[in-house]
Amino acid sequence: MSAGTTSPPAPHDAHELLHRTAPDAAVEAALDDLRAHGQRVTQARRAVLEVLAGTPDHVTADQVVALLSSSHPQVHRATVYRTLETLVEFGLVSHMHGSAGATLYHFASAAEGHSHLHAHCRNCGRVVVLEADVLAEAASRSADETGFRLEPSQSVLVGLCAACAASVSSAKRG
Amino acid sequence: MSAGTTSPPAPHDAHELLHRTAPDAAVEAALDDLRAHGQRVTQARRAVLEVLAGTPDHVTADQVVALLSSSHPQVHRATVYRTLETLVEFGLVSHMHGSAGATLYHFASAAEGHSHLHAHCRNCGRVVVLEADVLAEAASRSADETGFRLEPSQSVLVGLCAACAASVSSAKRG
DNA sequence: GTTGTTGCAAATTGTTTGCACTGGT
DNA sequence: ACCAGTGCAAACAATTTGCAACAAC
Repeated sequence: MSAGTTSPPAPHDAHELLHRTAPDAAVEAALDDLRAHGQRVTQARRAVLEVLAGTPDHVTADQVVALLSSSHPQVHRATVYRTLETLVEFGLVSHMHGSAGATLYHFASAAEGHSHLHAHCRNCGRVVVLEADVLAEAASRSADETGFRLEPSQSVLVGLCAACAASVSSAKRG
Repeated sequence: MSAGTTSPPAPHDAHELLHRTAPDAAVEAALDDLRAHGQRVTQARRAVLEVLAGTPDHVTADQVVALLSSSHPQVHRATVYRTLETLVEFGLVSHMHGSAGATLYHFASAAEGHSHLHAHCRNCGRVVVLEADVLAEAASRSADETGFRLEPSQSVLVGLCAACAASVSSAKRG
């Protein structure tokens, strides 16, 4: 079941219903995983995971706080940061550092063994998810030429998404 | 807060002797380029360019301020930021956003047409420069599969440098 | 009950901005 | 002389930290 390889570049089509597993189940699995590692399952952690599991997009810590403020107003900003750090540490959430501003987080279902990588549109800021193996050749070349062991899932590719590439090139023609 | 160096870039015995041109000449060329674009050649801009041209490493804005504080103490931090922004805008300096902390800048000799890309070691923070074409195949695959037009020179690959890959595999650290 | 977690506010870090002034052309 | 560019301090945004109260085990 390949999840959507890309987030929709078009802002008008926001209905993304591609979640193969129910978010709740994924959250429970993540919490289980957390507990298996000797971590406590707290209200804040569950809440943060629920938010992330319920959002197809990549969100900032601040956005998590905002989304939480309606359902769980007592969860503090600092707690969100600490929780996200913990979740990332156990691989339940992955994060990426955009070219500007805040770090972006998103739910990483532990069941999926295959990792993906992030491409960041420098024009509209949208994050496009690519298969990790687009960097396979780059990884071997890098290791070969410089000894640098590239980790695709940690890397952020920068460029223009399809929509922006089109609009920029048309704008250039003037 | 003194101008003490926060964390100096990890000293390494790398064999990076890529600078064939005298830094001075490169700086003059860059300033020429700047002037050609209707920009003024100021003391601050020359100073910043000299620092960057004289450093093989990637440095933060703050490190530039620190390096400048000895020779040009009057150049203010804000000016450094504005200057770097300008220099990046005209392609005389390139910048990268590391996985954490501050933006890293380095001199981009305008004479060299070929662009390179940055690989960031997540362990020691060292920046390794790779040839841009290690991402050539990734770029075409990305464009092909998702329409995302990848710009190698803007992208930051993350992983482990040769030294860290060796030490991490031998001694696992939390 | 013990200890990991949280909530809070305040500190830190990295970067930007408004404004008066100065230096480059 | 004119205006882009600078110096300054203060705003700003993102994130972190110390500590007391608290909830999960």
